[in-house]
Amino acid sequence: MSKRPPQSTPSSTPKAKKSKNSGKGQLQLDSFFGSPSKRGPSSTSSAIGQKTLPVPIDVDALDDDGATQTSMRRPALPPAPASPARQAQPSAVDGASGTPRKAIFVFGAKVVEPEKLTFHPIDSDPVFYDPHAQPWTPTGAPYSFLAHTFTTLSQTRSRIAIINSLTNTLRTILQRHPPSLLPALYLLSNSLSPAYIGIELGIGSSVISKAIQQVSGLSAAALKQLYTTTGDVGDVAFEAKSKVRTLVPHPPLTIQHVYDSLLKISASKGQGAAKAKERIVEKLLVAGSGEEVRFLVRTLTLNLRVGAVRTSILTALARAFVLHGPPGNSSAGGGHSGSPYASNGLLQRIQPLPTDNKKKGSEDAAREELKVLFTGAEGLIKQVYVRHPCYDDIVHALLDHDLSHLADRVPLSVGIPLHPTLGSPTRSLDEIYERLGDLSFSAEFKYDGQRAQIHAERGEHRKVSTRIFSRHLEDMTTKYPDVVLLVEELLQLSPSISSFILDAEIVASDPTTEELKSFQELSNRARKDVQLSDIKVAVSVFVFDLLYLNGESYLQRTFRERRQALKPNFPPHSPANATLARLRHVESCESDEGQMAVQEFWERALESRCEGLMVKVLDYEPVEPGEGAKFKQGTKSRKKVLPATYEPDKRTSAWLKLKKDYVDTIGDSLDLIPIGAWYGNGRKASWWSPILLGLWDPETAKPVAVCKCMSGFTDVFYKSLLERYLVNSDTCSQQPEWDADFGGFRPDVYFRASEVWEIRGADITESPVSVAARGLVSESRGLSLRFPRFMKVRVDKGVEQASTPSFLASLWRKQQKAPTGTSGGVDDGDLIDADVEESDEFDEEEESDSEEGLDA
DNA sequence: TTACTGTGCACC
DNA sequence: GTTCCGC
DNA sequence: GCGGAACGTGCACAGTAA
Ligand SMILES: Nc1ncnc2c1ncn2[C@@H]1O[C@H](COP(=O)(O)O)[C@@H](O)[C@H]1O
Repeated sequence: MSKRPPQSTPSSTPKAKKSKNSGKGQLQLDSFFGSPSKRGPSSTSSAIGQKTLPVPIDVDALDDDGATQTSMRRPALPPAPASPARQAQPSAVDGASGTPRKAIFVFGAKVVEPEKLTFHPIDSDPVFYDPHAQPWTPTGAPYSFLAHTFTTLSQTRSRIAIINSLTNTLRTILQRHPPSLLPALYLLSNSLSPAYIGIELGIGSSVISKAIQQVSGLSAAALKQLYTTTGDVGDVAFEAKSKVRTLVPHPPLTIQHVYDSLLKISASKGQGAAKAKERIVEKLLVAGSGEEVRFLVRTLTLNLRVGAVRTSILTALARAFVLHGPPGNSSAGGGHSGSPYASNGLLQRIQPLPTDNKKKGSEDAAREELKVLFTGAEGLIKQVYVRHPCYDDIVHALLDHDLSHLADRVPLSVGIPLHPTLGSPTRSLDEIYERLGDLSFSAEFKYDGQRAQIHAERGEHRKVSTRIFSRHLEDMTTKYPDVVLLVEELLQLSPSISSFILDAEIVASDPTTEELKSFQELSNRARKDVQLSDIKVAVSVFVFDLLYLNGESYLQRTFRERRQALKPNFPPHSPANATLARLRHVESCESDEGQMAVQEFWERALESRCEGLMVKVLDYEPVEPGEGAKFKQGTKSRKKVLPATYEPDKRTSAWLKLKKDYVDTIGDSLDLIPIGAWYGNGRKASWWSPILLGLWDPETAKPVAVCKCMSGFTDVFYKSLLERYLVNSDTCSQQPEWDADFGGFRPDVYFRASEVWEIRGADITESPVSVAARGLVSESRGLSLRFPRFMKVRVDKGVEQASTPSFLASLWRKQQKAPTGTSGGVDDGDLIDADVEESDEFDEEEESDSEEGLDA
């Protein structure tokens, strides 16, 4: 077999440069080719928020008004820049329309022909905006145009360049074929619909692999080889297809068609779905040419890796509209004073300028003006999006109405999830005080469950409709009928409440004692269409925020105010049936109670089966007059102050989190032996990643695999690994040359056990794959590590001093110990358990201790 | 019908 | 989920 | 500090084989 990446060329530099990469829906390498697998998909159909959005995005409607809209949209007309057509770009850009390109615009990093500058207020860019281009009718915007954008994006990491390219792309589509804007946004963001609609492709490695084989005629082995080399399935497809001669030219793909094909893939379900999906994929691959194929496959693979996912797109969308002007404006540019759009006059004051020098006085003033418009529109669009994350609604509003009405037309809505506030990691309480200075804050238990954004509203006859959304905005209402019931009871008890949005954590808990259970137990719940009667894992709902109440948004209120409204309106509640969901409030401690109290609270959190603390600023921090940004004063660090409002568009991580595994002195680490690895993907192609790690089992005198690890390594470290583990050397082999128990892990290559690394994790888990410590706590399953990451090399340790299965088992037992307090309790003294040991020495048998679980 | 297994996708 | 990197 | 990109674990589901 052909593997090849990190081999030879010691000290080689990874090829990483070329691509930017990627994302997350990873394909399983192993299955990518090799296997005879097939298997179908599982798609989900959508449940929709009561508020709207036709389930399948309403594509047809777009088609309908397409033509008309197109014709009414006229580009702004700055004086034509008399620049020669740009032939140089082979591209795609023009291909489909047949319009010779005249104006260009370039800038960005790599512009080669300075004389080509065209009028473009924001700098040059390889994706040209041509104010005189003809509409893309009747066919619609060509996919090759997007492919060209993708190619351009993937050649730089500069945010500025990325945003410029995106802006020109969107502006161009807006000008030449507005109906393509929406599908273009979905393709650019590598999604099919808002998350809460729940449209999934339902294809994975097997379908894509087979389609590529089919279309290219190459064998699975050949493709695997390409994959190993490139670390990107899209690149594989591109290479594979480039070897194929196409005899019959295909009509060009359009953006709309590609998007529709994706919807078709996701709509195909049931028997034979896999085949049907595969056929659609094949058609796309056949019809695509050149770069299109690369990006089609990356799209299908949910792995666009182009350096733009969300924020950049929103920024560009805002700019494109500012430049394009208001709807229905045939003379371009909005422009009266106070308009959010750029006027023609303003645009004209910005001359094409050579990329290398952006100077000039009056022009600077114009650019300054434009920048102000940009900033305003960007802030607006981001805010609207975060509160109502739906491109359909936003685009429709933008196409039909003035920017200044956007917030009203696309408001925070019950039934549509908003983006959640997150927490950024901190290393200690000291760091928290350091960052917050003397701001008042509340520290809360950080429960180990699942985020839930709960929406409810009374409809006709006061009938309650409830939706529950996950952290990633998926609709999981049907997973929690018990919580839905809880909500109904709450509303029965509080007749004056007509609607609300709560932020909460759902945690598995014992139905009788309410003892908190682990995340792993929560994850045993069924996910689809759960019936009340077959719920096996009872939960508590710990509410911590109130975002909307009785028709009113609370997002701009301070946390102190939101919490003050939360407590009386949503008191704790336990349904008569104890196996149903309970409503609880998170435990909290205020900074006013003093540093000592906070310290004790943190210790209590750790003893209560919580991950740690979540720390939230309570009050609005006044800004010094004349000061632009809000900075904390006091310490020299001058970090931006955290907002007390719920506005993730301004600061996604407005809270601070402190978890035990972030703290050096506590938290478990293991000393593990690298015993194998896989070929990395994307940015890490040509490096070993992830790495397979093992314990040392003194009984068998060999390593036993425990987990994979890919986090915590620096690029420099990766490079050094290549030298230490050169494939086909005496430290690294494609065969399992050195005896070890690999359990269910099948790495691409095997390492000779020779070093020991300190690996930190958050928890020990029971694993279906690992066989580490199997027999010690479970006969069938081994133990593994949650959130493993590399800390450092233990140069002082030999392989035989690595952590052992019995040590791992002891950590597991310690973790299973009952918490000292229960969730409702107020009292309970606590001692700080000093018994958390570092893994230095092995095998420390824990003192077992009897469960204690309940108390008043 | 049942049991197995691969796999997509979702949490964390 | 964690972490690293470039901007 | 942001935005993005690498990937971790493990579940229930859906298809297939029995
Ligand atoms: N009291 C709390 N406040 C906010 N988030 C919490 C709280 N308790 C648990 N969480 C969870 O912690 C998550 C953020 O932590 P992390 O995912 O580690 O960054 C949130 O998405 C919540 O699901």
